Amino acid sequence: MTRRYDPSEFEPRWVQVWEEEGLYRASEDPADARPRFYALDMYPYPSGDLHMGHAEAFSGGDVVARFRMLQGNNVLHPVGWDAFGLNAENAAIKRGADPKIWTYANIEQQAASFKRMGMSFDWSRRLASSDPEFYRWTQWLFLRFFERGLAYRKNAPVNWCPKDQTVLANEQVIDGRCERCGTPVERRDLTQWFFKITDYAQRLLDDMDELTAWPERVITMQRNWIGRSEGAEVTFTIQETGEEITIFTTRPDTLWGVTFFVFAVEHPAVRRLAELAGTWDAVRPLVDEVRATSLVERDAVDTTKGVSLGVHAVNPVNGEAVPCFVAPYVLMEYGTGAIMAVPAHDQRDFEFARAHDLPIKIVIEPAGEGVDPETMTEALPHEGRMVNSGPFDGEGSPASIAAVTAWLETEGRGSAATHFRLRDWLLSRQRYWGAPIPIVHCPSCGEVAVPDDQLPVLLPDDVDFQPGGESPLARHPTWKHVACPSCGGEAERDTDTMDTFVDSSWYYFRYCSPGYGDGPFRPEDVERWMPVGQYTGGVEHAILHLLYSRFFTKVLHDMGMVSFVEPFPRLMNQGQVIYDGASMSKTKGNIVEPMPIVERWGADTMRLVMLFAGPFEDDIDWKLIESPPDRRPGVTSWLGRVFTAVGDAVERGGAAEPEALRRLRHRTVKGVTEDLERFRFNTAISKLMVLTNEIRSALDAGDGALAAAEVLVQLLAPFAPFAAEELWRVELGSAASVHTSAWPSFDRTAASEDTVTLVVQVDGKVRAKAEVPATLDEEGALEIARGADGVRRALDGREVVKEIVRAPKLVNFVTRH
RNA sequence: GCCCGGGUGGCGUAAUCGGCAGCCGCAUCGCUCUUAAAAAGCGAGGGUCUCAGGACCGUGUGGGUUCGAAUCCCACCCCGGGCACCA
Repeated sequence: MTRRYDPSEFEPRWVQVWEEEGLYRASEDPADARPRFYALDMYPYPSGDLHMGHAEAFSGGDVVARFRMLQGNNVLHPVGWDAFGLNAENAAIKRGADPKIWTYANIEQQAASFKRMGMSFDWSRRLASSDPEFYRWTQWLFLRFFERGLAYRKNAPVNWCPKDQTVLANEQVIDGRCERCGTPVERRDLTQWFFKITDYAQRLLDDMDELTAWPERVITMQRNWIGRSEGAEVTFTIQETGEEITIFTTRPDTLWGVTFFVFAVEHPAVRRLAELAGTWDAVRPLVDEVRATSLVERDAVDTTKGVSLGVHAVNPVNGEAVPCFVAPYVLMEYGTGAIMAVPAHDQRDFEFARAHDLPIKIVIEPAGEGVDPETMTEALPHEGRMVNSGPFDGEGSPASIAAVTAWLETEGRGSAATHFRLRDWLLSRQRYWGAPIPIVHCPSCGEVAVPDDQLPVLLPDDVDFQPGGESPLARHPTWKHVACPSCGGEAERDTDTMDTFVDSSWYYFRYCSPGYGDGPFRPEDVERWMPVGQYTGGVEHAILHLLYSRFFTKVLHDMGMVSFVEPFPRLMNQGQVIYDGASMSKTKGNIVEPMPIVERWGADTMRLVMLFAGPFEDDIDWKLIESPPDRRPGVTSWLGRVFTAVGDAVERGGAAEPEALRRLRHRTVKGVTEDLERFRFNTAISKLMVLTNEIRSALDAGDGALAAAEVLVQLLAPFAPFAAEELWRVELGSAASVHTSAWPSFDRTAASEDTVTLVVQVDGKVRAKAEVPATLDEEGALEIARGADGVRRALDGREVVKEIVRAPKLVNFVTRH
């Protein structure tokens, strides 16, 4: 008798059996000759239970892991939690909960949900970044960066809420106001820790060659983020003082078009020059205003804003003295904090010049007639023939950039230079729930590293979370007071904690050596498993997490701890799960949760709904694919038909398999294998449905379909692991798991089509079709085409002037009419 | 503004070395079974017209290349994402 499909009966059972059998434990047995494969999912953030985004991402990652396992790999598929972070601390502030208890409770819930979903994790390697035995090594790594000069302190602005007396993360600033109390946020300068990622800017670009299977857009996003610009640094001289000010430009060929000069408000020379020129009273309000503007509001600055400094800068290429200004449109963070302004060829400079009635000088003539600077309404493109440019008159631009740069160098007026948009990574957070920065500030010794044997610097448990004043660690009565590790005198701990991105920059190394006590990981373990075979996660981490992880890996490489320079050569991004065009959120009240679906219809259904909805990398709009709560989802009905079909095929036993089914079986193995290699889960599932339908037809016709049923169950295993296991072990009677069976192979000849459809067109329109042998030659195709009914009719009274023959698939008669 | 994606039935999608547009599903409609419903099963379906053979139209819009275009080229419209005073 065939069985009704009832996942609630067998899914929980297999969760338990798999755990008892240790089915998904990666093997460290040296005798295990299978190739190793590291299937990694971005570790989740434990706020609440799993959401739809997790269901989507981890379903895809699990398919990859299971597919590799079935293909005979020794698979490492670990899981852990990105457990530090602001959510836990906010929960503590809001409901007086302990962040640790809140976090670990969520982790337990997510872990249980993952198990119920049938994720093939190796639970023995589970970790949480808030575990002291994990953050001990986060701190250890920080100290290695510190020793190498890659971690340093400097002044940097933060978002500050004057009412709550606290630092806010950028996400906590909504429309320039504190999300909690609505007070306008201010900018404050604090001394903070940075990682010197800018030292690695060029390598982060160069090593992109090794990212062999990254989505192109992620590479582009990182490239834009790093923002390499080539150009020249040119030194101007302040006429009134003789001091030299260097600027950076990507267009040194426009140097002859400079008509004024602009400083960023933060430029160190501004105050001195303004006081000297007697303009400080006019300059100061602008400087104060910009410095008080919150970081978030600094977008969209008015290009016309700025004040005169009252001094002049001498252009080194022609000796002209041009007026200097201070303006917010020039950034201290990029280039040198001062610019040469070429209003004729730069839109911002143009707008500023118009607003301040400054001259505009064209130095690159566009093709066609001349342009009058008086009547220009926007900056001209900097492409064309150079004019008014001294020795370079008549040269082409931008072709002359290299020549101009070389000339500047020989004249001693400048040099080639490269600048990056990338800035150093600000890693300190004035927050409680993170890894404490293991530094002690000593009045006599300065910044002193906590010795390795005193790690971890543990977070204290008894902390007041209410906002106000300094960060919770700074307010703790005793925690920060320690003896200086160097001189033994009274000293204070650094009270900042690390950005959670520090934890996530190295957690994947730790999976290779769970429990290792002599370092963050055992180098031999990492060499065995890494680089990661396939990394899966959301595109929201396209820049920060992935860039930081690449940076960490390069530093570890330079420390001699790993041999490779890229941790994740292959990356797969899933799309987002949204609802009715908008992201799901509590405030919108449109959250759909995966676990109720798992409870009602089974984990296999939840996985299949996600994977069949569309291409993995595309967003899923749940509104468009959801079925009413009490209606069986389509994929569930399909699993029901699979159960019936497999049961019937077993009952039918060894009856002969029809040739058409045999061929389809091989074609399906080929197709699904190829689809899985390219993460095309939706088309793979579609092919499995086709095979199911064909098996059912064969059985209806009284034929046998046992071989096809077996193949179907195996191919189903990565997508619907429970149903496949139940059918494999119970219906098909195997003692061992389907998940350790060998992925079926296919016969190339059998997988090819034996007949094809010959399409006959007249003037490009289909007039007849015929089933023909795949081996049909041109003559044969023509003969069949000429004889076809619809063709004869369409050709009636027309003269065929050309015959296009693509045997065996197509014949096109072209007529004169 | 610049840089990427994308636009195909009522819906999710499939088909891109140019060669049958709409595979596989969802929803819908009809039928079978049933006292009934559910479940299950079978069947229909891009649009318009139709002497019921078929004809014409159809992959965002308009052009182009080609025997032949969802696919290639040009221009434009719309949607999504990234970057954005980066000198």
